[in-house]
Amino acid sequence: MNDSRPIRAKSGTNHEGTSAHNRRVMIDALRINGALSRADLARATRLTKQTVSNIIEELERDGLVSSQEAVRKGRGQPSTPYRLVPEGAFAIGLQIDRHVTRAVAVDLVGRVLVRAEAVLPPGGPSTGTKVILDLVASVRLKLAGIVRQSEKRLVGLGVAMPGPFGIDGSGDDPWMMEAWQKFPLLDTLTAGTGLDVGLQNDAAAAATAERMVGAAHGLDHAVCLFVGYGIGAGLILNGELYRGANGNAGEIGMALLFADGKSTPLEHRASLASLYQYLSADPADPDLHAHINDLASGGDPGIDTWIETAAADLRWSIHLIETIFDPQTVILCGSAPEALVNRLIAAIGPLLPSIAERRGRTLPRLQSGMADPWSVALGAAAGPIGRAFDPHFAAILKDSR
Amino acid sequence: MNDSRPIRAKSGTNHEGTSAHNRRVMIDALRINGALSRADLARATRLTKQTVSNIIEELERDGLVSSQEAVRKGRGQPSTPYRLVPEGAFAIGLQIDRHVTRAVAVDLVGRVLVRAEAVLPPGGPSTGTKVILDLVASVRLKLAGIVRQSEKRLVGLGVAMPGPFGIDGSGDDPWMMEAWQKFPLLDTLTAGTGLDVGLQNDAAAAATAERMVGAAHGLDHAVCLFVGYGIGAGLILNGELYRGANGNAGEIGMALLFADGKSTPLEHRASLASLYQYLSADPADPDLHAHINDLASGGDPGIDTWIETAAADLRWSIHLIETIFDPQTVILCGSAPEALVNRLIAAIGPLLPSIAERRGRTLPRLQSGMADPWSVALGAAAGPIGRAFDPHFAAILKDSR
DNA sequence: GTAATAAGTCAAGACAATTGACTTAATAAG
DNA sequence: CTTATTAAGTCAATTGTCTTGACTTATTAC
Repeated sequence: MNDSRPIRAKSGTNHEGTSAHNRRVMIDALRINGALSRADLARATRLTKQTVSNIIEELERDGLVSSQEAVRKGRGQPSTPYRLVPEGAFAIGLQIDRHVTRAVAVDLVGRVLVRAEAVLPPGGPSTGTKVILDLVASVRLKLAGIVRQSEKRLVGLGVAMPGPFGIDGSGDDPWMMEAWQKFPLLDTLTAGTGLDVGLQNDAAAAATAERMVGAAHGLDHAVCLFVGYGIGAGLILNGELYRGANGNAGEIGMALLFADGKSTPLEHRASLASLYQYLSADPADPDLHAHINDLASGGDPGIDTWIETAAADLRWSIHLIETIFDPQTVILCGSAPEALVNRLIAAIGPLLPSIAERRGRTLPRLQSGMADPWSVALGAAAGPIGRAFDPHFAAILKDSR
Repeated sequence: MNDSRPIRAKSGTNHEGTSAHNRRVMIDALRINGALSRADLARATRLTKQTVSNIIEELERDGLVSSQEAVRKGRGQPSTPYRLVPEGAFAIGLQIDRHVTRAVAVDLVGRVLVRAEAVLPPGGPSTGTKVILDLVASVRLKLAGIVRQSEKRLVGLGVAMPGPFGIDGSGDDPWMMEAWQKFPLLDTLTAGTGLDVGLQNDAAAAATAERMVGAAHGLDHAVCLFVGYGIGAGLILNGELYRGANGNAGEIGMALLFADGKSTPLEHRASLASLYQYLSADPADPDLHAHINDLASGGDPGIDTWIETAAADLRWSIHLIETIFDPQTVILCGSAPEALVNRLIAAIGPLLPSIAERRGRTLPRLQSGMADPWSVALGAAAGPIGRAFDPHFAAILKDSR
């Protein structure tokens, strides 16, 4: 036992873990169901009325919930519904992309209160760090101008950027983010902002956003297929974002497809990068987004071939996701122009047969999610909010924080 | 609020949830690390010495742990290590396959104490139910002959059979298990045995077995690629088996591959079923397993082509699994003859490039797991043991049971 | 031989959920 | 209009579980 081999074990828990969990469960219930009375909460969470009363009182004191007007419904004393107070907490979300960086301030219910973006100069972290820190600072300042005491209610800074993380570069992408991926970003941002900083890849951030305010709201098993400059999948499994052993789960852009005797990564076939190449467009062109939106909505025949090819690959990807994950639904989202996403969804149907074809489905197999340049930053911000307020296993354990 | 819409919420927890979790954490720590002293456990779980002492005392009273001889190690009072008592709990595992059914009795540490198998007559549940119930009864009887009071320590019956569950049959497999998949098996077995019954597909059971006593022992992120009559993946994510929304996660046999302009399910290319067809063999032949083992170990050229094709598909499947799940390792296991699994592993290498190629890996990307006809039944039994003793989120909540 | 170190126990205390009786406020029934 | 019934919510005491800090025991290092 003196053999220095570290002992591995899960952490235990105690009263505080219990209490923290029950607080989170209340907040989660209000987020999913809207306003609920204490009696409703007691029934739904299987806690006693008294326990719920105590917790709600505490949450109200902390400014996280507030009572609404009493509701009469049949016999008995009218109930007093409680709702989440949007101003109860805020988080900053930061998206680092190839040419731009975006930052948002988001409140407890997922509303975006402040948005700001900046051009990211070439040169990676050496020049970009200052831009990013300035952008975050400006968003915090604007937020403070809108809401009193916002800084006290700031639970963290969430960062989203393309993955994968921790891999030696494949080096075949001229717009690769390798310099950023290797940079000690978390430490730098923690030091530069004083906030609790978390990192996700952009597909994961999109999924986090969909879970907080989008098509995955209240779902425990959903996969978001994210079409951006690259392509990735954000995995909501058992009600939580799944990260894998190294934070790279869902990086399906690097999945190899075999066709015509050669192998191609999926993201060379179905991603904005592939479209840019197909169109011989300059990814750094600021008007490109609008231009592609026009092309896609105008029914330009030049883009149709690409849409057909990409849709075929996406159709197969969805089939594979359904087969592997058995989710409640698949959500197609992206930082691609909305018209393009809509064209893709139209071109994907009908879906391939899979185990997802079951009687008694209530959700469609494929749904469209957000296709908004700001959704990744929103999802980045949703990360710290979820960490702070959503019920999850790790939050109960003693070593959580 | 009167609108009958059910309120959805996670369940709260209380003292008993805390206590139950901490007990499970102790057992888990002893399972992963071997014998540990109370002080070791306190450090590893971040609980106090006193708490650990109380829990260990209770576990010892319950016959789940026992003390070993004191160990001197440097200054200070010698420590008393505690270990799991194998006879502390038992579970019955039942595998229902196409032609046979197997049942085992397994103890707390995953040792198989009793095994029994029976031929499953054609006709599905109408004739098979009695065979199964008799088999389970005989295993329980034999176990009771070996261990006193075994019935009191029986935590449940785990069942494993090919999936997917709840799907209207594709009907293209002459050996399909559709009649079993539609049969109210859980209710029948619960009524017929009086035990707590759980169900997994066979790949999930294989993964559960690997996690308890095999290559995934102590790992939190591992995927078992299971080659049997069909092919499936058992997913260990965040330390737990992932089931998906409908219990069908990992059923990759139905994944469609596109090649030469047509689509084929993976299990028509890399599974024993495909090999049987390739060899024009009768799946019901009881000597087939040994025969194929001979073919594979003898280097029969007739089987080489199939191995090459299957290995290529498995190589790609592993690549895809690594890309999607970012696991610590992938484990190839199966109910296929061991020589065949070894040939396949040899033919799979070298692996395709993926994000799993990272510096500082300690585990191999691909490992071989159990290739034993009994491993699925063992995994089936490991299900109830895990449910009863492993730490997991659901076990903390008030509605767990 | 004595100090230092580590394992483990004892008894009191703190924390958070539970229990059961009670209060309040509404509707339904006579 | 009065009374019974129902449901929301509170009060005060209790319970279960972990924590705290002092203490005991057993061993090695100096």
